[in-house]
Amino acid sequence: MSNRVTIKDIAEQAGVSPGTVDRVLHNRGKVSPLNRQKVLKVVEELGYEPNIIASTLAYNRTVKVAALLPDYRTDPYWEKPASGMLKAYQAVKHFGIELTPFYFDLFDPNAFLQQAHAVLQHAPDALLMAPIFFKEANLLLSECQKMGIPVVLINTDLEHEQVMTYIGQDSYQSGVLAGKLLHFGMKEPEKALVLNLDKETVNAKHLLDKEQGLRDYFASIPEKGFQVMRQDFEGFDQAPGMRDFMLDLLKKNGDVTGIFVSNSRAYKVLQALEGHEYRKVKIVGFDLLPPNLAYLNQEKISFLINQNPEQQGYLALMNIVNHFIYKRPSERIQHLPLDIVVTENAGYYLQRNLEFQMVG
Amino acid sequence: MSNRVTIKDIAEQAGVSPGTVDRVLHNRGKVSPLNRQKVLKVVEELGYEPNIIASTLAYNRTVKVAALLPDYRTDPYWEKPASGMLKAYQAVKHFGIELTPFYFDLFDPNAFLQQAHAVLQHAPDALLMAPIFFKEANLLLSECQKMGIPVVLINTDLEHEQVMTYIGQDSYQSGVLAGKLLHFGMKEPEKALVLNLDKETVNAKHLLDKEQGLRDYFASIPEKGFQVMRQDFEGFDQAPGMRDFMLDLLKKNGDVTGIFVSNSRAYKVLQALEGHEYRKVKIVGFDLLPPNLAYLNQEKISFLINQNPEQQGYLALMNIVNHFIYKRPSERIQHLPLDIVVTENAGYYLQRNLEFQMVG
DNA sequence: ATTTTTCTTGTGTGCGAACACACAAAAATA
DNA sequence: TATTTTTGTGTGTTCGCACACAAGAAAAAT
Repeated sequence: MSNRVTIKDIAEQAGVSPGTVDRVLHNRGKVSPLNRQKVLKVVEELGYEPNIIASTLAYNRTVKVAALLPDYRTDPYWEKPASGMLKAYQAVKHFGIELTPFYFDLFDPNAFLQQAHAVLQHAPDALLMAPIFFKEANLLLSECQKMGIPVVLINTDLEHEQVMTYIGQDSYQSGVLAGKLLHFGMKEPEKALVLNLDKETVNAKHLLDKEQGLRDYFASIPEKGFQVMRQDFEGFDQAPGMRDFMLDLLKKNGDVTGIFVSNSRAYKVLQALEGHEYRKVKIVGFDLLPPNLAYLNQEKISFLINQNPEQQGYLALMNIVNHFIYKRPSERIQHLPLDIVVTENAGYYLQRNLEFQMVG
Repeated sequence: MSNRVTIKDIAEQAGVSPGTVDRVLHNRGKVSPLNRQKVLKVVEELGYEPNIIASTLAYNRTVKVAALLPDYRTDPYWEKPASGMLKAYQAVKHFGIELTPFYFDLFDPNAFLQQAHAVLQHAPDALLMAPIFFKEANLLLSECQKMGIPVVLINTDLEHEQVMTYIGQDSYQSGVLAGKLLHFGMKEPEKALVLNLDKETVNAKHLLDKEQGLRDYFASIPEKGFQVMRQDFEGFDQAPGMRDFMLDLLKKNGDVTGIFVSNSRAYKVLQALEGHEYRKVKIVGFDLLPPNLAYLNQEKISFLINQNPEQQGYLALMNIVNHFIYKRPSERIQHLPLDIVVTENAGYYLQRNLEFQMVG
């Protein structure tokens, strides 16, 4: 292993036993000040760095990680964070990581609570979660605090002591970006619509931030005279209702020429309008779901903003590994890039190979 | 380590010794057909997966990796691949990877040759290279072939048997994307300029591909009547010459409203024009170098296309690790995403944390 | 002065896999 | 039949580190 410095080397150089070196390095047991001094000096001189491989092997312990995510059968978006997480797991399982996923219905707070109990039952060493339901997630966080379980959040951040890391997008900035992208497509003094297709969840804050970002973007170019309006609609799951809502919306607001769909459901807008006569509007949405991509390729969606959902799941688990295996602190907030996706560059974001990425 | 299956487990189950299991798993030594059978059956049943950690430790070997890259003091772009590579190295050095970088002057084929000799002298197990000079790079590749050294290329692909993997952008597609981006900014029937600020290197093919991509994009919307022209200029390093060239170019081609700078030197165009009166044109360029970003923020550059240079260096080394440590085949061509960067999302591409990414 | 306690240190074992070595039994040769 | 050679197998050591244990030396208590 070439010039790699080992504990044994240090022991020899310092004239002590490997055991003593070990005690110094780990600050455990009693070591005489003199020997501690000698060891530290040699460590410094030789530039010793512990061999993580050997260390991991010798620790011979298991880190139990629980993941609490929405079931992607209730919403296609959630397939991506789950898949990223599983890829990360493949990469690190040899490090003694054990991952147990718990899935819940995206629209059912009780399902969340039920799975939260299962998580606690499982007594994990760390938790990876998407805190869809504000109140319920906070309950779980408090339990984690009692049990000393660090938590990594994805998708939505919560203010709680027990949260080690948040990984996700910067909602406000994504709204700003959406403003810029709509601006490209709109003619000058017209109106932009922020369309929230969501049920009441913790996302409410998200959506407000996005809206604010978009409004601030247009406010930064007041000379162009853009206007912004907002609409919320929860019934996006029923095709007829959605269709009527959209047709009515477009008819009543003839000056709206750009729509910003504030989550991954832009395709719902276009599915609703499929087969109907309607005025052409620019649409900016989120996430590379297959139906979104199909409409992007048909130029019915102008831009999609990719918030790297797969990377979110991936990095979430990697941060846990980083904490437990490498014992390195994690950044509290990790915003992922907001990729601007058009037909011409969509392919690369789909086949991006996470297989190669891991902890340092 | 919970339910992890070890060689010992298999040996017991199959009623043989660990040594025999080892021989079966590695196809080495002699094993009776009967025992081989028994072992394979148990391996299958228990779903044995070797512990990479223990394996790596036991191998106790060193993989010498040489890297042959342009010296970033001769061109700022090359700082990024080098930095990505070094980050990957930090992540994998514990796996017994030894990295020795060799840098050469981007504009001097002899410097390349000289360092190529140094590389061969060093007798590495693998080579990571940016084949800037076509002929010289091919010579080196042939030497590598003789010595059985697999090569990973970044930035530019070459057709050669010894090339294990190419990691970089899809030049043609980046041209197509540039076309689309210029189109956003230009008024309809005007002229786009492809500007090549490069000296003669292996990049020639690159530049042609990019140009072709852009031309094909505009050809795909013939009804809009765009025209495309090209200019090459090697003297971009001398400020006065560059200035005269640009002023002259803009004066003589009044119908040019969009410029596509085909490499990372878009900032050279704007530096040359700094302090001079000139007609406003839309500019699309490559790469998030500090001066490019400054002009992007001033809205003097409309879009930058990020070709993930840091990721290139990172993945290149990771592919080598994948080959030697994990013994998994690598994809021959790995195109990285073409990120569309505007002021509103530039930040995220700069602080992107590779620290967390590694081999699986 | 002797016992007990505390401090300090070295030795030894295990983690899981890779590989060298020794030594049977079987086959080939004499 | 005796002896070499080949085949097949188990045992033992190593990688670098973590941690348990024992044991000698010094300090404190009796």
